Amino acid sequence: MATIQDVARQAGVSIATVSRVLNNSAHKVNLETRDRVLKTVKELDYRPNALARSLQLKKTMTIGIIIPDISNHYYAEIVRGIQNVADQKGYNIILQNTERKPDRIVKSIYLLREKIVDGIIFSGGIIHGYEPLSALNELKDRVVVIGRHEVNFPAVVVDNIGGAALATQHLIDLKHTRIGFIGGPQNSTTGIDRLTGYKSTLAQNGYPYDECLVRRGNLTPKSGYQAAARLLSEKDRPSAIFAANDQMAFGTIYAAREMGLRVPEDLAVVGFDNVPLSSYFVPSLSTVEIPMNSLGAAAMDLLINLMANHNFSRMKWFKTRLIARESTAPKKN
Amino acid sequence: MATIQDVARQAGVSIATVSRVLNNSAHKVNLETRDRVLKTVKELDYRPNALARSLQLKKTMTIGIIIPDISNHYYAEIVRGIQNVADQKGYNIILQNTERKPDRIVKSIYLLREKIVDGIIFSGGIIHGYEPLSALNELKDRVVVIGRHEVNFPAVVVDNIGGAALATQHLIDLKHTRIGFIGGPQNSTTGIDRLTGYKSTLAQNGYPYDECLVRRGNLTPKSGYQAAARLLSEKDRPSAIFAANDQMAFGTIYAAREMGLRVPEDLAVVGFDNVPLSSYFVPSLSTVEIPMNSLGAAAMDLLINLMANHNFSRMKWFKTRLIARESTAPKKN
DNA sequence: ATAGGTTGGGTAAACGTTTACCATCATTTT
DNA sequence: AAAATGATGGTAAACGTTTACCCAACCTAT
Repeated sequence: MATIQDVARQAGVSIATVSRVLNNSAHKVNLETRDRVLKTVKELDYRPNALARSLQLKKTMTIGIIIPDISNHYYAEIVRGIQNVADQKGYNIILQNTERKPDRIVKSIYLLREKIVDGIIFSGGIIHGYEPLSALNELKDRVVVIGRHEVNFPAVVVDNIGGAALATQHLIDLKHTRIGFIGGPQNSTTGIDRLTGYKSTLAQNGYPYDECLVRRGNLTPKSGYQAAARLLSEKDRPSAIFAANDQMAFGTIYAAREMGLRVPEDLAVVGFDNVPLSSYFVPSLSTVEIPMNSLGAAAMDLLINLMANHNFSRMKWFKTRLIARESTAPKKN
Repeated sequence: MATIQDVARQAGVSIATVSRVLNNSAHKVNLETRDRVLKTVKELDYRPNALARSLQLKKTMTIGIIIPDISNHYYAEIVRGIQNVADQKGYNIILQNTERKPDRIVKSIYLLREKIVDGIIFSGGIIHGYEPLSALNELKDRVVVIGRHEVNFPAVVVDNIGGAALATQHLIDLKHTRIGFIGGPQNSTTGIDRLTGYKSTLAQNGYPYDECLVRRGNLTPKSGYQAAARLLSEKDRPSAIFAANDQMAFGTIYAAREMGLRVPEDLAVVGFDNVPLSSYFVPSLSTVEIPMNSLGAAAMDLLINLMANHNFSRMKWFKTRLIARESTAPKKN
């Protein structure tokens, strides 16, 4: 591949001149020379070596993203949101998929640090004060987290508690008294918050919190199916289930049908995330919408701002919205 | 951040020695000195600057992935497959999401070239001989494509034609005579191949190919819903529909139900991809399984081999498998 | 004792950029 | 006419590594 040397030689100028032309330097260069350089660049199909450039400038125009699971629609959308604004601003991204494994999280952080990313967006899905996160400290001032992690970085946060409250209240309003909950992984703040919202709404309405009505899944339809199957075979089964994400809600509906229960007549179901499929499931799924794409975009905006100014608004909150569909259609009288 | 200079100074050795220790160089270094260096490295939390290292070695241990849509489960799984083996072999990845836009594809290729990736895995979802792909030529010998693109690179390919044939034949075996098809974007080889498999199977069984039975979607549930709605409101509506991916099949089932048709009694439906949800949809979806994860892994293996040896097996094929579920349950007699 | 190896370590070039600094002319200004 | 200014372009240092090459000291076998 051609280097700046090659261009300089062929155009009969010094490498400094070539560099000046290519970077629209304030240092003037004769129009004629300029054209000659540009022509040569085109001829040789020259593209600057970003490695050398970054080494010199101490800036890579690359940011790292750390997420648990790219095949989860929730994270996929976040990444899209990030990439959209990254593209616009000339940044590109290195993606790290951790599968929630602590060693992979740490490895990712170190890797990104070595690769000299300008900044990192971390959406870990892990518990507060989690040890591995300390590896991020070296990068202070260049890290944005998505979701609530009790670490001292600027953050973009979804009101998961409020969203879960919305869902739970919705079921209560429909006169359900025994409401089951299928949560996510126990070490994820998202999971914890959604459980919190569920609990506190029960309390607010004067309902007891019954451990027997709570199960945990790993966010897949299968785990939702399994949890629901257990929940529904209890002697005093719930008349409604709130699942911590849509995928598990789908599994729940499947389980209900398998047991001969009709949704929503015999069992009301609410999910969380509003994945594109939720409105086309049979029956369509009531759920809580999160503006995931905006979430990613906001994180990237925040990061860019942070890297440029080093002063920033510490947090940006995103509200959720309940979308009622067939899976919680009111009982006909 | 500490540099190799800092370590050398503090350990009282030259940078050459530090480098030797860190790279387990064949050039021997005294055990005592070695320990001293290692201790200093730990103290300073030194990590080599990958930029400088790569510049020197002309090797970045980074590969680029170009895909159309990360939020599509199909591609998400491919990425996971790639990342798994990449992790094992010490490579990391830069992800480019093109959304099938030609300008973004070209931009991505140039970007990756500048960033000096060691290799590229391209899964474009675009038509044969497509112009922008010529930008990849500069990277000859370091590119693997996923899917059939008529370009001269080693490839990992899924037998989409065979898979579509499997699905179509399945419906024919169930005595369906009017079988609808909902295809994908017209400029994707995947879409073209699945249509080809459908057509040729019809022909083999002596059925006519009826344009009226073919619609196109963009792989989302919504587009499947819309296409199916049109298809099912024709005067002589099909008794079965084969959708080019599961998402559109879901939309199809929703449309059928909305029109008062039961699945599978009034309409049989087959999808393609076997996304995790397909077995938990209501009714569960018959579909064609692709080993997506293995596909990604194979692509990465191929690329690593390619970069190391420059000789390679030009293609690796993956077979598909039909999974019959409720959405095509045979009519009860 | 001496040639020849082995061990351990340092020096400096190279990777491909950007840019501070200097040099040369031509043009203005006083 | 001397001096200052502006336009244009080159030289070389610097970014942080790796490694070829050189060198010193010590062994070992004649």
